[in-house]
Amino acid sequence: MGKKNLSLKDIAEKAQVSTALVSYVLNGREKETRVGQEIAEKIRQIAKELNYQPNYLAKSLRSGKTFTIGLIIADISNPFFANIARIVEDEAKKSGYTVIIGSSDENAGKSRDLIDVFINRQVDGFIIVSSEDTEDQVQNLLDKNIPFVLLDRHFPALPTDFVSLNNYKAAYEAGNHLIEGGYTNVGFIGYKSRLFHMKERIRGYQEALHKHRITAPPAWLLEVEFNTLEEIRTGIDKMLDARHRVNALIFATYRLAISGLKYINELGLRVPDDLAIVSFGQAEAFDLYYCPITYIHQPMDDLGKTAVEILVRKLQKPELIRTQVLMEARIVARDSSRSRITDVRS
Amino acid sequence: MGKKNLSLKDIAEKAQVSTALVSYVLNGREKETRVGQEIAEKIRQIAKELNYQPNYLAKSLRSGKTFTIGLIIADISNPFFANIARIVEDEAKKSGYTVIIGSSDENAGKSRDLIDVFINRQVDGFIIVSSEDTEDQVQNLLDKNIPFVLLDRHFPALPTDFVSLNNYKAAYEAGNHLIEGGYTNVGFIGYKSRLFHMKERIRGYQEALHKHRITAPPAWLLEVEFNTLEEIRTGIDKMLDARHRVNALIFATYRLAISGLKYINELGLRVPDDLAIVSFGQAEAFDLYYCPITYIHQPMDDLGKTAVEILVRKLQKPELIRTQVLMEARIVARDSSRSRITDVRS
DNA sequence: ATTTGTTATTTAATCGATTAAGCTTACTTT
DNA sequence: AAAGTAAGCTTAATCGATTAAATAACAAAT
Repeated sequence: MGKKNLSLKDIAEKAQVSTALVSYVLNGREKETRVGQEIAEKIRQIAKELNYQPNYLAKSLRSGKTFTIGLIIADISNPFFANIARIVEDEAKKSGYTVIIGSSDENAGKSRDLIDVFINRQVDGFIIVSSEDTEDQVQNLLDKNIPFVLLDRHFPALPTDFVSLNNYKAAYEAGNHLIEGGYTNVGFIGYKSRLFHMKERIRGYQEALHKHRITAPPAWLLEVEFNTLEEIRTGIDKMLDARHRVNALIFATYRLAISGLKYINELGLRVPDDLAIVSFGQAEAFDLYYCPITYIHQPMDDLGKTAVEILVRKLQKPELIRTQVLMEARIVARDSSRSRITDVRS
Repeated sequence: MGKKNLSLKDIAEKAQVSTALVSYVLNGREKETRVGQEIAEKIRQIAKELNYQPNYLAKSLRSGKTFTIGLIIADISNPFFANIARIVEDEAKKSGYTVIIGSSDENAGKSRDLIDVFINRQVDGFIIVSSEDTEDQVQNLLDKNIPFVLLDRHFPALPTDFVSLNNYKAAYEAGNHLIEGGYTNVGFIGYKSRLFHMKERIRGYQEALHKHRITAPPAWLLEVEFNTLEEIRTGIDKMLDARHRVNALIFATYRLAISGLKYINELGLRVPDDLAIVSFGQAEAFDLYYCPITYIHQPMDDLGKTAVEILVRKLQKPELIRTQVLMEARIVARDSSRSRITDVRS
């Protein structure tokens, strides 16, 4: 890097004082440490002239604080998470923190590695979007008393700080929205996952059906292992062949929706006449679709900012009590779920 | 963080030797520094038992190397860049480097700040997707002899390492593809930018027209200031009202394409019969569109990996000569630009 | 018995910033 | 004049790892 790295010592020499004075002045502690007026001014002057930048490494080594946050997200190739990453980064910068980002790619092993690497890099704390089967890792952080906040996904059994969505309610409202719009046969496509947020989405969907006394045949609920066109195809085929054919579909993620819609296009089905659609998450593709897709808007901004706030507060006062936030998602209703009932009325 | 941070000293005490020996052994320098066999084994044993992790800060402070790469991208909310970020991160990890990411949001000021922050954080080098008006910043890095590689965008006048696309050729081929498919009136929508890659795309488009002796009225080329629906609207309106109405459009970025397609939908124009489309970049939305969009595939993987390779090589051997790579993009032809001529033939 | 040589290990400086403790002056107070 | 105290500064230890230089212990050579 730059040739001669300017240090406190250089300033001290130029000002003919010890490094201690320089340190005091540049850290604004001149009053309490009784540094002389003129000397202080001189030091500040020289520091400005030479454009002195303190060495973070030395500072951190001494203080034990790196002002770095480790952000572990489940999949950075997913725009939802990429956006969250950006928000976290921006927000952290406001408080003087740098963020290092790692993507666990929904893989517990990678997640573990990342946590190790980041601890080794002396991050002050973590923000984590957990992958499946990482409950033990989170427990471990708790045990070691390492500050962290879970983001978007959390483990209800663990006493952690977190910021998530009220997924149950969001899914419930999605179901409700469709049913009250006259679509009584609502299917759901999600992941087969042990993660709480996914289970909650499914539970919310089921509760909506239950509330309206609709009995769903098993085929209406599809839990795919992976987001492959094959799994989606056979799943949707079953829904359409079922004793009661579905006339609406809820997708648990926008990527599932995109796969699903591709197949629906292939089948030549029209949205929403043949099949109404609601999806979690927002995507550019939803706007461009011939029939704009109704989606459940997730407040990424709030999620990201709040996570940073909680973590930063915690880093400053580690003794603080746990903060657990469940945010509300809102449905953005568009053509893909337009009511059949108002059609009749009008 | 963890209570008592285990250090070399602890191991030294437990093994009843000085820290020097421990350092030698754990850095695999026991042969050259002639450490006794049994002692060496003992040290390794104890280190493993205590799960010793060296302190990066101390190491870095001493060595002046942080094994950290600063990645500055133009806009992390753009999936293209987000994906590149991920690739860079993965690739860097393979060589033992951690990546810290910053988004300049296409803003020269933010870019400058980020570079400062990262230098301050003692990154070993940079990978940069430059924003407009940052040529001076890049020149500055050159002057200070700070290792860096430009990615996806570069400044032809500066003697830097870079990995970019042959944008001229890609645009030329896009134009060619359309014209040879029977669409003689090809419009182009790009940004009004001083950045080389954008200029090259425009030049390639114009060259394709020129080669086929097509004279384009000014309205065919739209250079928007920002990607707003208003600008796109008036621009496309003009193209359609022009003396020679366009029957095909090239978009310089996928986001411009999405805005454009929205308006084309509004107008009720059908793709490709009323208007053929080719766009730079790949997007999920292109697959989902009723008529899959022809796009210019950018080899993100290669771009990202190569940038890391070049930088890492440079960090290891700073005296190395400049590496400048221009990669080829390939057209993925789909329905949105299907040939009119083959239609006739069949 | 002294020198030379080898091998094995320790000492101490270093990277850069922080900070408790110590040391001079100069000025009050009795 | 002696003692106290405040102001203004310096010294030196510290964070943890690295490494040149010094040292010790012992064998071989003179």
